[in-house]
Amino acid sequence: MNPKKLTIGRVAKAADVNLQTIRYYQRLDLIAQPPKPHSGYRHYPAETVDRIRFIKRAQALGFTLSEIASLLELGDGCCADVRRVAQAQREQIVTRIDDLRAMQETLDKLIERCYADKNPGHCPLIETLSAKN
Amino acid sequence: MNPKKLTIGRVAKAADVNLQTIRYYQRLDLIAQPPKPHSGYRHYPAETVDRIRFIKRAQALGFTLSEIASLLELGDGCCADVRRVAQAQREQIVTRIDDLRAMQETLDKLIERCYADKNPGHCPLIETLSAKN
DNA sequence: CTTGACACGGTACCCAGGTACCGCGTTTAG
DNA sequence: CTAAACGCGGTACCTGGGTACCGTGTCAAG
Repeated sequence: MNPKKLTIGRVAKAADVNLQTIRYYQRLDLIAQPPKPHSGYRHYPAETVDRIRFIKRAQALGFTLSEIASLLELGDGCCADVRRVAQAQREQIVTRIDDLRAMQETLDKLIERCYADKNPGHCPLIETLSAKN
Repeated sequence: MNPKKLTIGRVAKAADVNLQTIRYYQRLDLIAQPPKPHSGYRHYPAETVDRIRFIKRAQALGFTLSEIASLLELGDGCCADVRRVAQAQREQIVTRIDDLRAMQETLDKLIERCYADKNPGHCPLIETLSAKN
């Protein structure tokens, strides 16, 4: 085979993902599967590599694969639609940040009480978590 | 059966979790399984309810079940050990907050460019995600 | 004393996001 | 020309955190 032809393994290397991940994305219809030639070895357009990188970058922004699927369906066409999805995602992230900050503050208080209370044989942190209500 | 005896169903109601969740926690050794009496219906000490609530509160603070398992193993004894686990958890949460904030900022910039660029037929957000590098 | 609600425990299934293994066919480098 | 490396597609398995179903046995209210 022409060494320039992109086989699935080369796509995987180029996009820096596991080969199985590509098949998995194909099952989820995130990536098209090129037609099977007589040989049996499919070859992929270079855009497939770009598309996988798109998916990976969107994941890094906290999108789930099904959210990415809707982004990809929207395509390059309607900027306003894409923006709406991105804004919804932004809201989700802000909510998650707030939740995590609340957790952090609670932990900070518990840790602080752990330091303050030098009484051995019990732990204010455990006791707080174990409290009846 | 004495209506005061805690069966697994009553424990589930009292702790506000699914009955299957209790069995699941038992499989993970997060909760002890009381001995099986002749009748076949196990009865649970009231502490089981507290323990489940402990687990649920710790989950709400972002601990995984295996982290909770180590917390529970530490028990009430050594406050300093408990504090170390809590501090490690705090660090994880801070890291997650930072990651999410970076995502949020990236999204904000992309959304902003979406607004600014009124050119139809392409979307800066999609284009950025699709960029070669 | 019957009938419905509950418990038992084993197994199977759910979600998301993959990863691994298999037998078989093709391709490619030496 | 041969052996290693790769691709094919199907299936099974993984983590984490549960949830559901099943047949059998028990308990409790009317």
